[in-house]
Order: sequence, then C-alpha cells, then structure tokens
Amino acid sequence: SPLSSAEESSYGLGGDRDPLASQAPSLDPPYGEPSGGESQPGTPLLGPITGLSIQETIAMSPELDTYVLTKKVKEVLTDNNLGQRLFGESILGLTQGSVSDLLARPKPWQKLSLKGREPFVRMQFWLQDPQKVEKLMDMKRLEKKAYLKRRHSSLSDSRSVDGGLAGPDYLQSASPQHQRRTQLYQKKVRVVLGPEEKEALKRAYQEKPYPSPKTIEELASQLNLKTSTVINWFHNYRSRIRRELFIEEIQAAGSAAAAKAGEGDSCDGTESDSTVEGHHGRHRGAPDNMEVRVEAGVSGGSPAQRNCTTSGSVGPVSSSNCNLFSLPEAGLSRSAPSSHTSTPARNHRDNTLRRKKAANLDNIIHRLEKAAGKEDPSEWEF
DNA sequence: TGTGAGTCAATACG
DNA sequence: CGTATTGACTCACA
Repeated sequence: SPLSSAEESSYGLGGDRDPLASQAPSLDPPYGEPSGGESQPGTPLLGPITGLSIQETIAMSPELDTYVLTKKVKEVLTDNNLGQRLFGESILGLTQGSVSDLLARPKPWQKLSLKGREPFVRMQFWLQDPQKVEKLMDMKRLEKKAYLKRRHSSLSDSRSVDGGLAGPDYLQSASPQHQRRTQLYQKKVRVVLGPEEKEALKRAYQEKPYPSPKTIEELASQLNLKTSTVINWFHNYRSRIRRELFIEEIQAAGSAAAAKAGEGDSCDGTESDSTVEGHHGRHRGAPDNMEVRVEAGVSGGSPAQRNCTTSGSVGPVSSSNCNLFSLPEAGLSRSAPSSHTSTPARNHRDNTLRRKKAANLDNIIHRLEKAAGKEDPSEWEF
C-alpha cells in the first residue's frame, strides 16, 4: 500500500539500483523509466502508452494468471535463447536468481502483495510488446560488445586479472545499499548448512514450526550455528513451504475435477499449452525434503481457488485453505534420485509423515491462536 | 519484537 | 556459460 512514495530511494519501483541502467550502455531497468531523476513524484511509466505510474498500473491490473504468464515467458526466452539474467535485469529489474524462482514457482495472483505483482505485470507488458525479442536481443548484443571491449582492453592492458575481482564489474559498482561500503568488498561468505544440520532443523520444524526464542537458542547451540542463522532458516523454510502449498492449490484447482492428479506424473515435459491445467513437471524440487502434495482434498468443499480467469473472488472469508490440511510427504533430496535414503535417518516414512502432519497441525493452531485475537471472522487470516 | 513478502547474491549444479 | 537453490537482508506491519 505505502508503495507509493516510501521505498523510493533504491528498492521498489523507482528502482535505479539496477546496475545495468546506470552504467552499461543504455539498459534501463524495466520498461519506461525515462525520468532519470532519482525517484520522485515523477514516477516511472510502465507502458509506452499508458501515462500511469507503475503502481497505478499494477493496482488496476486485472487478475493475471501467473502460471500461464510465466509459462509463456519461459517459452519465449528459451525459444530465443535469451537468458534469465538479461531478461530479469532489463525487463523486470530483478536478478537472475529471483527470476528463476519467479518463473519456476509463481505464486497465485491473489496471494501476491501489490509489490509482488509488479514483476508479473511487467511480464505481461513485455509479452504484449511485439518487439520484445528484438529488443532483448539488441541488449544482448550490446552487452557482448561491451564485454569484449572490456576484456580486450584489460588484457592488452597487462592486467589480466582485472583489478576488480571477478564477476560482472557492473555489479561491483552497484551498491546493494548496505554493507557494500565495507572495506574492500568482503565477498560475504555464505553459510552453507550441512545435510545433517538441515535434517535437524527440519525435525525441529516438524515439532514446532514457530519455535520460541529459547528453542531457537538451544537449536543454535546444539547445531553450532548462529542464532540468527537458525532464525533465518525458520523464516525461509516456513515461507517456502507456504509457497509450495500455494502451488499445490493452483495445480489442484487447475486440473481439479478431471483426472485427479494422483501420484504418477510422468506426462510430457515440454508442456502442453492449454490454460490452467496442472503443471506436472513435478521434479521441480521444493526445498529439499519438502515436497508437498495435495492429499485428497480436491473434490471436497474445496473452494477451487478461483485463481485464473474468472474473478469470483467473492468469498467472504478469504479462505484458501482446505489445503492447509494437506500434509507434506517425505520427499527426496535431489542428491539421491533413486530410492530414498539420501540421509541415513530416513527409514520410517511413517514416522516422518506423522511428524509432518503434526507440524501442519501446529501451524494451523498457531494461526488459529493468532486469529483468536480478532473478533470479526472476516479478519481471520490463515 | 516477530513475521510474511520480496529479493539479493553467493554458490551449487549441469 | 545459464539456471536452481538458499541463507541473509530490507520493509511494512501489528
């Protein structure tokens, strides 16, 4: 809501944190953005035509089918050999990783915040642009040219190892707005949790999705991790599991009635094209051991997530959850394709299942407790 | 202060 | 190389 003026400076829409925009040849972040002026009431335009600001455009945007949208985008990109990085940085104003994530598991439109809808609106506009491919290809060429140029000069310039650390140099000058100013760009080492640590955290999550500070401390010391790492892990895990549930909803709603999506998913991998339709390519692993599946559900009173197309989003109680009750089923980590057991501990699937069910219940309880504080049922948020 | 939503950016993977 | 994953961080909000 306050997207309006708030985060102008760097993040959000005014976004000029875009490395490419400021330095490289011309690449403006997303579409319009002519007003070079630092964010200001000016506000960037999204479409060439509309004279609306991005936020206005987004706010008015009709419901988009994020699943279909991303599918088309992926199609166009791959068909034309255009990478996510280029697309993300020049069209969406996002990094490659974010684009990958967005394209792989888009959240349903209704579950997106105003800000979260922005990338999708941009995708929509992009798809409508008859010259989308040409434009991107042009930028690709420009980049390559610039790259070769840099490379050439630095090579002949004796410094083979360009003075500035590896990586696209336009990224170096770009400031993530925070710790960058630190001395000599400390690469920021990423903590990588070991399999057993994750295993332990997942187990803890199963018992208590929302651990108390005390529990977190304990976990941290037991696993020899920083408290913040444990906290972050829980935040991320919860959030990612939630997203998987959303995706299940889409799939359930999409292919609902018909052949109830069961287990075997086989199916082509190249996609069919119809609209909704479940997306089978299952193996897009969810965070490791968490593969959520809709169990039964469908037929029941399932509100059938009126996601795509129609709008009948009338539902008084914003429900969405009969799927909350679906439980995750032990999944396999990608590292162990064949028969489970990527980790020793995974023998009894029953126990695991039971625990996951418990975790889901805890989750539900947690939400109910929060909702309990609200009188009007319409305020209940699950 | 804690949480969800969005992202970033390092790095694992192919 | 390009893509996928994921710990950490920023924000808005209650």
